[in-house]
Amino acid sequence: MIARLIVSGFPDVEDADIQCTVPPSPELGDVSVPMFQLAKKLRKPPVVLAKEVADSVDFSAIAESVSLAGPYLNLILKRDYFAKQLFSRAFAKKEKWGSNASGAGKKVLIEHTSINPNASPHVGRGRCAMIGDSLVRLLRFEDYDVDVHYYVNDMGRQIALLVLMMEELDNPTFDEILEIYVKANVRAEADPEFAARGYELLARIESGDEEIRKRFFDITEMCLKGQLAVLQRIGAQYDFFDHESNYVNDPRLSVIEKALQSKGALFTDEEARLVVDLSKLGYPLEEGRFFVLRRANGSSMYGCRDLIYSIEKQEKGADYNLMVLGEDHKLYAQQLALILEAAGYPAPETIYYSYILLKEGKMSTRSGKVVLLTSVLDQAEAIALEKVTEQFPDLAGAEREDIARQVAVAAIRFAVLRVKPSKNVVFDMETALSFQGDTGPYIQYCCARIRSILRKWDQALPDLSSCAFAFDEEGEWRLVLKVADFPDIVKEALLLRSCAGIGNYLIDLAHVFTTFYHQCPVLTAKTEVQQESRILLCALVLQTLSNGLALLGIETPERM
RNA sequence: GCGCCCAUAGCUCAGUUGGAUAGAGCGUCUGCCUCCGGAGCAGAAGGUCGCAGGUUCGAGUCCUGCUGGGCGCGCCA
Repeated sequence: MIARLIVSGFPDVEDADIQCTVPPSPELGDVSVPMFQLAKKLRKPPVVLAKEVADSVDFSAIAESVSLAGPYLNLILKRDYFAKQLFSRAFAKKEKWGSNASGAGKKVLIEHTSINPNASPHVGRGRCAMIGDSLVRLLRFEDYDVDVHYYVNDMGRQIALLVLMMEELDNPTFDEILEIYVKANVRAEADPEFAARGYELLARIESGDEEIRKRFFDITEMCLKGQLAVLQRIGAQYDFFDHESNYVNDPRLSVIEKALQSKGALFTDEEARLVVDLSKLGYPLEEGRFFVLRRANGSSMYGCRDLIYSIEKQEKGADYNLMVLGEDHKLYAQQLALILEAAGYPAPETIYYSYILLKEGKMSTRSGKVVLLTSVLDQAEAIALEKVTEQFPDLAGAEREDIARQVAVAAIRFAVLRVKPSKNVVFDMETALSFQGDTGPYIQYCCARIRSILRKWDQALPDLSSCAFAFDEEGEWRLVLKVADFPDIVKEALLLRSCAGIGNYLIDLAHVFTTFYHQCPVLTAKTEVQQESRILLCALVLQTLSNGLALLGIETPERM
């Protein structure tokens, strides 16, 4: 809007040349337009240009006043006008307020989580699920048509070892699998014969042994079910489950092999393995130059199956093909991309996240050094339930439990999602179970307070068209300005493929609201105009917070 | 050894495309429940933005080198 006004007065200037920022101090104005970039383009000193713009552009439609601070143009907005625009736009969109609808008509395929079907997921695996799931919610919010895929790694060494262990056990439950898995790995380490039997199973399953295949299927389905039950607790949703075992001996592999051969990138090494030499495809380094497709006994490697799977995903024809991967897969994904591109298939867009570490060091499912997602959730729920029971002893037990569940999910999802995926995080149970300060429950609490006010108001919201929107006090005006940022925050999150910025914005917004809450009485406001304005503002903040939290997969209880 | 990622207050993290005085929370200290919900609020203390150079009107942000941590580097997935 401001940009458009400036553009109209200056030829050769585009909207994109102008960006608005928030002045460092509210006394300077509501919106600030730095002139640096535009000055460069027009080859004028920023300070001179600022004066020129201030003199020649008429901001009176939107701004109370315009002032100059060196190279900055600071505007004080017409509060009632600005608020009316904002409120009517936001209330028209409701659950969609904040969406820029940038994905309308576009299709996205995204794969995430894809845990090996062995043990109960630890918090590190949960990070992938939460990042992926939130991205899905963000994309759908922006009107993309999204299909969520989960790759079930139902083949490979680790499953083979589990299958072997099962021979000696009597129908173990999912909860016992972690222990069995750890034992299997210790045993394979110590007993090469045991490990060899595992590889043998893999070769047999690929040659079509139905009995072995069924044994693999039974164990992986049991594990998958157990894992999904946990993932469901944190709200992760999937549309399709693609089984790795469906991608062995696929005819599409010959397309790839032909392409690699024509580039001289495929060879059989001295130990009879089928190997890709990536240096022939433009890979620049010695380290990571080779990529093994098949073992000497002819059985396929993980990457071989994954190539076919990648092609299948690509063939579904989505506008965007995304996958969320741990940082340990970076080189692997790069290698895969080179091979796919050599065969004429575009590679998926990858989103990486770093590991969650423990104070004692890194987690490892293989060695059993893990903090399980279930254990964090259980503890968080127990603490939340205690608190809710103390506060609302009259609520039905089921309702209290539901609130506790929502609070627990908020605590863990928010703690994980608000930090940038590129950062290693050190998991600390005490911090994860804290509901104070910059946490998910704090934002939920903020929502519960607003709901409480709206319950007490107990009548229809004031009419937008007749409301005068008086926001004279700093506390309420700052809140209006903060809410107005929401669509840009969403846009930026989409661009960065990360919801972390949304989490941090919501914390900010919740803080600004709570300051307002303590400064500006709503139900007992002095004038009717003020009361109506504030009620509407409360409703708008609630809509913004709950829309934002929904993107993070966090619900907002009516009371807590 | 080589490559990628990370380093901001005692701790956990924000910090827009390079822009005005680097911000929150936890912890510490001081106040605040006759007042719309104290899972809260107001305030204080706490910083050579890992180190050293460079680019420029201007660097936490970009470039180079170094240090420390994470990840990876041919029959794991």
